[in-house]
Amino acid sequence: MAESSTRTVERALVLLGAVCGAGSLTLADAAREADLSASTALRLLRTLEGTGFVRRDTAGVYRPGLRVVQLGAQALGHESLVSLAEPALERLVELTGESAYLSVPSHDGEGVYLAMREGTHPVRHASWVGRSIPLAHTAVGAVLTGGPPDGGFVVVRDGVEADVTAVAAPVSPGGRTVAALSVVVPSYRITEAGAHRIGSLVAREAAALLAGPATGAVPVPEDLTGEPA
Amino acid sequence: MAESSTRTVERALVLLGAVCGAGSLTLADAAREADLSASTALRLLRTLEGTGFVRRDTAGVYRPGLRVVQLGAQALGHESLVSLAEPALERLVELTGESAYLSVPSHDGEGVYLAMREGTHPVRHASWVGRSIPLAHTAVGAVLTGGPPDGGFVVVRDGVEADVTAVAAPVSPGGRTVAALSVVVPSYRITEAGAHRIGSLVAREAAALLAGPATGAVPVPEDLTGEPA
DNA sequence: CAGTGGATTTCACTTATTGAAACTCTCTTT
DNA sequence: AAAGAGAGTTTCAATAAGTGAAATCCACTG
Repeated sequence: MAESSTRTVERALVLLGAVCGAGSLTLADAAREADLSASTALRLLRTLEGTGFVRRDTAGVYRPGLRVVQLGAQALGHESLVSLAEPALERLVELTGESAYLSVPSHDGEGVYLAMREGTHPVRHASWVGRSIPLAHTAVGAVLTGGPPDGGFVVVRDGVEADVTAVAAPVSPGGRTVAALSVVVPSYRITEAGAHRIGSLVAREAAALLAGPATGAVPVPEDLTGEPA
Repeated sequence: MAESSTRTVERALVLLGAVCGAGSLTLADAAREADLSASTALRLLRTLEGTGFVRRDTAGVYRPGLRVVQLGAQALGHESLVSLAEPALERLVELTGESAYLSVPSHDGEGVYLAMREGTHPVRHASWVGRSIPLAHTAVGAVLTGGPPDGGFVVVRDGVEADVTAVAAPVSPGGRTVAALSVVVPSYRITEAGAHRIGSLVAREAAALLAGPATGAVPVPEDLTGEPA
């Protein structure tokens, strides 16, 4: 019984994810998405509805419920890493004018933007907190999955997203990488030298992130991987 | 079978709510909170863990997972905030006769009106959804950028727009301000006392926005700012 | 070192979940 | 206008799946 899992719950969570991912889904679409029979999907969605995790609008379409928003906001509030990273993101934007992100590995071989700060250029990269990003062929993925990069940062030009160059550095307190700090720039605007300049900035901020601005008295969140070491 | 509900799923969701509400819980605490046997709680938490809804830190303590943050952010972004706010805006207009707005922070020091409801007075403030508003020297800006205001709301008379008084309150589930609810009144029509009256109304609606009916099974976490006055 | 409390596993019991099928509605097509 | 297609909903018998008490292990603590 190594893999204890509750099928019912898993299915319900898949449905919840489908509804939240799509923004709105009909019963039939949700059932298809989760690969369930209509009756099962209906029952599970009703349970989710009864607990406020989804709601039905006037047309009967399923939408994310306020409970999701509520829990998400609470979870964000408890994320100490986010608040620690905010000043760093702000500095990066100030120094580069480009959008800056904090991301962490998610559970399914992807990453998630946990915090962001938009750049100041009229043409800038734009994304959102909560967005999933692949780890393959991305700068963020390289620093999250690989070892410490040479020079302290990774540059990926036109990786998964066309026309943008991403510069990422690992946040690795005690040698374990728990997050990535990155700056994303429209490729036409950046030279190799410029990428290097930004790289050093990102690497410096990433290194300082959990070293603590004060005298190391700052509580270190060592819990982001979920993988006991 | 009018009330079709899935006990397993309900229990799992209660556990999820408990973990998110507390920020971190041990297995035993979670089981107690959800009134479950340890073995059942363990099984359900494992399922939640496997899907990224909770995670265990190095000490083995359960914490909200990234999936929660992700879905919450998606839900927020997907204009569900707007539909959640619509009834509140309507009530505000009904009670005050003045125009009411929902706004969120946009980028570089601005905000955007996400939803609005025009007042009923012949002379009223008029704006439009999608309009950008500065965050400096505005009531909306004060609640979006500053901490929780004393009394739960902010009044700004003749700020950026001449001749109008704005009353705003933060929507802050879990202590994180994600939006502002505001009422804008022609200044000639409002007294200090009137502004206070409207202020309490706005603050109450803002606080209730994401506190919502929820499950009823989960106690309201103590870190929700802006308690209903 | 005995004792307490948490985490984990096992297992027999049976409860609660399942999905095909039937039925109703509402559009769309012919 | 009748026939058809597809969504939402309900029913119900089969049984797969969840349950929790008890046993085990482990880390502390008095």
